[in-house]
Amino acid sequence: MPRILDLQMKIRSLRRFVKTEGRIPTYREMLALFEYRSKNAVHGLVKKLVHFGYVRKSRGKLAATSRLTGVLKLLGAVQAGFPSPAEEELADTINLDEFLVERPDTTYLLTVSGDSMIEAGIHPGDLVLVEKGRTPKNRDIVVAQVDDEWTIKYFIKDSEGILLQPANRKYESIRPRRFLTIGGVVRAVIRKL
Amino acid sequence: MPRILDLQMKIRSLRRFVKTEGRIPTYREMLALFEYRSKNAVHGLVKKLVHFGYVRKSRGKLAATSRLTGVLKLLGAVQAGFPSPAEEELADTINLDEFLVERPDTTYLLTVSGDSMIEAGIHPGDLVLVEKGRTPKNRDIVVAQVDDEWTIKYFIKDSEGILLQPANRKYESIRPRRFLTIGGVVRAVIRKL
DNA sequence: CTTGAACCTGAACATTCGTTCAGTTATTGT
DNA sequence: ACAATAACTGAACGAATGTTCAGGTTCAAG
Repeated sequence: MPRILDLQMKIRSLRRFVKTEGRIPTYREMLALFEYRSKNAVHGLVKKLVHFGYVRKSRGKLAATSRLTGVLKLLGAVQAGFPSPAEEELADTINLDEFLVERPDTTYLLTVSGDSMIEAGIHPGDLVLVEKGRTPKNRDIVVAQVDDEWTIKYFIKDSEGILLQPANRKYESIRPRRFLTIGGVVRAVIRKL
Repeated sequence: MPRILDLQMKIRSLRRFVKTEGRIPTYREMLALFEYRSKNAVHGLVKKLVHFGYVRKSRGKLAATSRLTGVLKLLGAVQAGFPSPAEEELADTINLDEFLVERPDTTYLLTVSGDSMIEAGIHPGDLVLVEKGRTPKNRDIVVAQVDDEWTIKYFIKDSEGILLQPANRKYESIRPRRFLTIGGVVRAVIRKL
């Protein structure tokens, strides 16, 4: 019987449990899950899992790490292609939320309608991750209110003031007269295919 | 003292605990967290949290739901703009991983190098979410190996067979002679700004 | 075959868990 | 002001928790 593969299998069923139940199983539940007959066997396994960083202990209690909950294996560049199954299991797994969202309380997900930013690679139907309440820097992409309508534009500061510039030759830049409401700064673009 | 706001505050500190500790606090820990003096007070609060869907019970144990762990508030379209703080708290929170990844075991994250798909809005430096081991459908974007090099192309099936087509006029389509290795199908594109 | 290490069984243990109860305090509507 | 409802305190409870111990199995190396 293989040993390392065996551990991987156990990690998989652990992952499945955590995903469906929303929590780490108790030692008793792991008995059934890993087909042990003694809680001490579980104790040994947990020791290993802690050592490899799949779970950790927080005040005596078991806790999931991002290595366990993170579902995405982060690989290198496209050119490198895909790794062999052996390398595969060594890949770091990450959590997209943690990776993309800095301030959960003020970050929102909006659907893009319109093609005003299409030359910046933001298409209609794309999702944009918008962080509210931050003062935009020059050339940030922002969600702004112009004439009672919300749009996505480049935020540009020049000698005359502030300019909202689309990334589409069909549209013209807007120079807000008096009021300019900035909804937030676009931190990421997500397209589901 | 406000009531609903009070609950929101508690949910916030709960979120913070879950994020840093990787698990739901015990009732005793919630005593300190919510500044109660009786476990029964916690018991009542948990009842509420379950009712509102922030936590759930799995076999008697407390478990986190995506409403608690999901950090992103999903709003409508850009046109709708931003909601008032009152509406804000009602927004559904989602988990990007769950939203984007169907099959965690076979999904990878790659960095795009090269501009062969730039007209499809896939820029160098973007991340692509690639699902391995699926047979691509016509006009899917795939990661394929051509002449020992991995690239991203449209996968097109026509009368002559299979064609790998870039989304960039500067490059030409490739018709694989004998072998064609498909690394996977691109399911999502992510750009961090 | 023997030895040693890694892994496991099964039972015992103190500790901690979430729940429940009776009674008090705070908050709300009439 | 008063009653009704909700929310909380504090203590008690059995059940379940993770840990530990002594002893068994398995398996590969010498």
